[in-house]
Amino acid sequence: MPKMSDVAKLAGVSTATVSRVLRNPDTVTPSTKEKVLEAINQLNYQPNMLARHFRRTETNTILVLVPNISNTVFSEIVGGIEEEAAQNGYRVLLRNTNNQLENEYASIEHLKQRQVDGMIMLSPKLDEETLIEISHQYPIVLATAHLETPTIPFVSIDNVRSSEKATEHLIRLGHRRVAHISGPMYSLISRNRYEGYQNAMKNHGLNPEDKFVREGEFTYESGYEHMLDLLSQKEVPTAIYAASDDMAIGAINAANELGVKVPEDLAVVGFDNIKFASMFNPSLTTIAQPLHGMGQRSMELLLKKLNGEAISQTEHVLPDKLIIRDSCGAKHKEKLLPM
Amino acid sequence: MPKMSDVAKLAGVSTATVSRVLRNPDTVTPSTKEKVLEAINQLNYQPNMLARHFRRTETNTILVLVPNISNTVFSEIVGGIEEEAAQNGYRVLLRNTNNQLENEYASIEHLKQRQVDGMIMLSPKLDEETLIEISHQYPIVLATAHLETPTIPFVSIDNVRSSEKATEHLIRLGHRRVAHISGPMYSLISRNRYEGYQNAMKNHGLNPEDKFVREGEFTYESGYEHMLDLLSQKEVPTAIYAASDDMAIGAINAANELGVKVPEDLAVVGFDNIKFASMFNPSLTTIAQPLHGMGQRSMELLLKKLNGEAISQTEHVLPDKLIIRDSCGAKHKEKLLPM
DNA sequence: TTGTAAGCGTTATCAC
DNA sequence: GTGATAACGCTTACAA
Repeated sequence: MPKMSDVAKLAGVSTATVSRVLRNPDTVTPSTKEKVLEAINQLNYQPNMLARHFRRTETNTILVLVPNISNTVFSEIVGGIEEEAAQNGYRVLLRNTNNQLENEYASIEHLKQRQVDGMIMLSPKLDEETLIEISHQYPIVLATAHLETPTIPFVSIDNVRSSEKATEHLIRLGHRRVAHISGPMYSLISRNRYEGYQNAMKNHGLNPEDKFVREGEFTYESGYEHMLDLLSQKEVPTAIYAASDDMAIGAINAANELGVKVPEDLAVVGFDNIKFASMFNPSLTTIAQPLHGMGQRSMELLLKKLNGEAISQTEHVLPDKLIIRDSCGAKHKEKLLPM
Repeated sequence: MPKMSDVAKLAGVSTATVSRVLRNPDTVTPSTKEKVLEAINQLNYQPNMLARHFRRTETNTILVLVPNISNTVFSEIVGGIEEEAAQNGYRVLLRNTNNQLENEYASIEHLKQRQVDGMIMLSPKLDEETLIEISHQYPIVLATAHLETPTIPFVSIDNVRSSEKATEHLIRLGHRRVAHISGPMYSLISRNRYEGYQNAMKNHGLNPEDKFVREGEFTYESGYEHMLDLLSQKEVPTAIYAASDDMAIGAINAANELGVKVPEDLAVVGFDNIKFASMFNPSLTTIAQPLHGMGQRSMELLLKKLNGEAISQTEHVLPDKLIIRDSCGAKHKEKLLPM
């Protein structure tokens, strides 16, 4: 493999000049630049990135921590990150944490060892204090995460408000016994969504009763189990808002199994707008997050940090959207109740 | 940040010894090892990986080329790769090709510039000749790919045989007008699956007519469109084998829309066993590939290449499985026709 | 067993 | 505008 000194020799210049041609082409006279480029071409020279990274102590690589790469929600965000990164000459290193806290801890080593220039964490499990501490030392950005005290840049939607919308939609369809299957309560997102559910209920003079609330884990199985449970009570909900589409689909299948028809007997609203939400039968009414855009925005923020630019705004709340399909029964109604 | 020389100074040894403690602990006496480890601890020393990589001209990083990270088929394979890689001290760099040939080409640069030690390509689009040429220079492994002349290690299932099984299953349920929605024909996998369909038909004395075959693109939309088309003919199929679950689901929804009931009026078999296959209504009969295992095996093979071990076997065909659920109507039948 | 010292290929700091 | 040269931090012959 030819090295820079080979190019220099062939072009009759010094390595310094070759380096300049590569990195600051304007600081060198056109004629010598010509010669150098010619030599580079002739030798088919490729700069040794390892040497460059070493010398410059930067890698042009960022790390993305993903709770579960097979979850379409995360993989779409990664897609957005990847695109923005590629456009800016950065590569994306991926790490599956499998929802394990220890894997998040372990990933910090990559930053410490300067193996990556920065990190984007999707739905981090680490406590806020630790995150802030990391953030003091390394460039990090959070996505689908929300902080009580936003000192670290993060990208998210307004989970409280979106949950209010989802719940309100069900209430305006005339439902009063609206149940909620939440995500795990250790996650702030889940707590926010739960809060939104409660707000909407109270705002409409309804009492969010404990017997209509279940703590799930965002998974199909947890939605399925909790729905079976909810429907086995004496008083049964007529509508349910699940904090993820996976859970919503689980809930619908559980209802079906008990002969409860969706949306006729049970109205369902989910969250995430996964690819299958529109393919499922009945198609899912759900909250759509701008996943690709969230990935992009996260990378934009990280780029700013990497370039030493000041980030005036750390809280980046993108607009979500309630997508009305069949599972809520809205299409059978003539009109909604007033707000 | 403390460097190796700091550790050496504190421990009262040379950097060479520190290096040895880190990489060949057995070649140094326990007592000095003790001292060095003590110093490392005290300084909270982390080796500078950039320097190490540079010096050793290796990165402990591999590149995975993914046609589409949001596709659960690929993300599950990536999961398997990731796991095996992590266990062996390798990191996984991810690159989305978006099914673009030029992105596959561009990724070779990473290898040339020694930014990664090796590469796993999922469903590569590059022609066999080019792949072989790359393989002569760099360690690569293919997954969900099949070569005519297997000179590069690859991991796959037997797509011809699995398609035969899928088609045969429908035939044994009594269907004679069995249609096929294939993947894009530029892909060998699609051609193999088509071949399997044809084999099964012919083996049972049926004629695989052109009017019952459509070339899709593995996507939901293409399955949907082609099904509408198939059902608009005078003679209509009673069963369909789609080369992907996404297409199968599209086909089912198209049928539903036309009032054709699945499985009563139309039996459907898909391919991939995506997560959603079991959640869909009707649940999908489909071919399951051992995705996680395929990822793992690919990484195992790449590790062998990276370690300079000989790979005696390049063709790694893992077992697939026909998973019988509701969409094919088998559960309504008393028994299948004989083979 | 341990230390010395010469690189690895690039970039940055000086002079010129 | 260009060149000489000293790093960057680690690894590894080779010597002791």
